[in-house]
Amino acid sequence: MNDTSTRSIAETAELTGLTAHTLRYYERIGLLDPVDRGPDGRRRFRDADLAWLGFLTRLRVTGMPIRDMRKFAELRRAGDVTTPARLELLSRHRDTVRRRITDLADCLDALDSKIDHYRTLITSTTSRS
Amino acid sequence: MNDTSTRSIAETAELTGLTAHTLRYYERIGLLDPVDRGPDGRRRFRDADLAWLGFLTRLRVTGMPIRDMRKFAELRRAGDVTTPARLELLSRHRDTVRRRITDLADCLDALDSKIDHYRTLITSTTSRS
DNA sequence: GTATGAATTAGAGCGCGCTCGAACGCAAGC
DNA sequence: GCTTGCGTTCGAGCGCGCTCTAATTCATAC
Repeated sequence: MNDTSTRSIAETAELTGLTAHTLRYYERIGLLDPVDRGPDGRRRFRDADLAWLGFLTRLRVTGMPIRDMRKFAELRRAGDVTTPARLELLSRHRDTVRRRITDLADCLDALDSKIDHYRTLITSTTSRS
Repeated sequence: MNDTSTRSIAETAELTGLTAHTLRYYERIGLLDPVDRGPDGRRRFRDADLAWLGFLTRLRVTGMPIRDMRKFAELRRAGDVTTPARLELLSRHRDTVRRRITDLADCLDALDSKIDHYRTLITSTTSRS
């Protein structure tokens, strides 16, 4: 198995940062279409699989629940006619992510204030001793 | 029980956005110091409890694991001498949050590209039909 | 005095997203 | 031919952060 255009599960795990276990899990729950198999019955991941995994990873990093990713994968399988639905799903998710970012930024400001406060405490204590 | 300076668990839940269950849970696991009780044995939350809960909520929103919050609570109980340690913990967390925000922003850019791509597809399809 | 409603406790259960274990298959290298 | 290593499947288990149930207590309203 030295086909340069496909990769074993170990190579794919390495490239995607996922574990082999997770890759099988993703296929099992329908996030991945059934992956091609070599003559020995082992999985061979194609470039398209890698690209799709990269996209899934971005969705996951941005906190999309797996059930929504499955919905997206399902739409994709259903073909071009679902493009508007996919756009809709993605747009909603983007809005969620934006809100998440501003929430984080707001909390970060509060954290910074708290940190400044602690620094002040330490500095005044230190100078007094 | 109409003490204006303390609140029942229901009022506290309302004010913090947490449930009464969660408030008891937080106390149980040591995120909250044992809450004062009224003469009837029920919890009475003081202003300081509210402020602390607000802070905890910010830590939670920014994804701090409960075990770290417990660590922080423990340091706080140990008094002023732990100020440097708390500052350290908080500073580390802030760095984590910053990284998280940039990660999200990067993913958001990728999502935006994907969305633009989908929009292009739809527009060209629509104009052709 | 009885019904209602808010609180209490201890402990079980849940949804999520993996993560791991067991038992097995198969091919290559010694 | 036997070990090594990488893969397979099925299904159980786990860590997290709650979330809920059951049984009980107590104060107030009627």
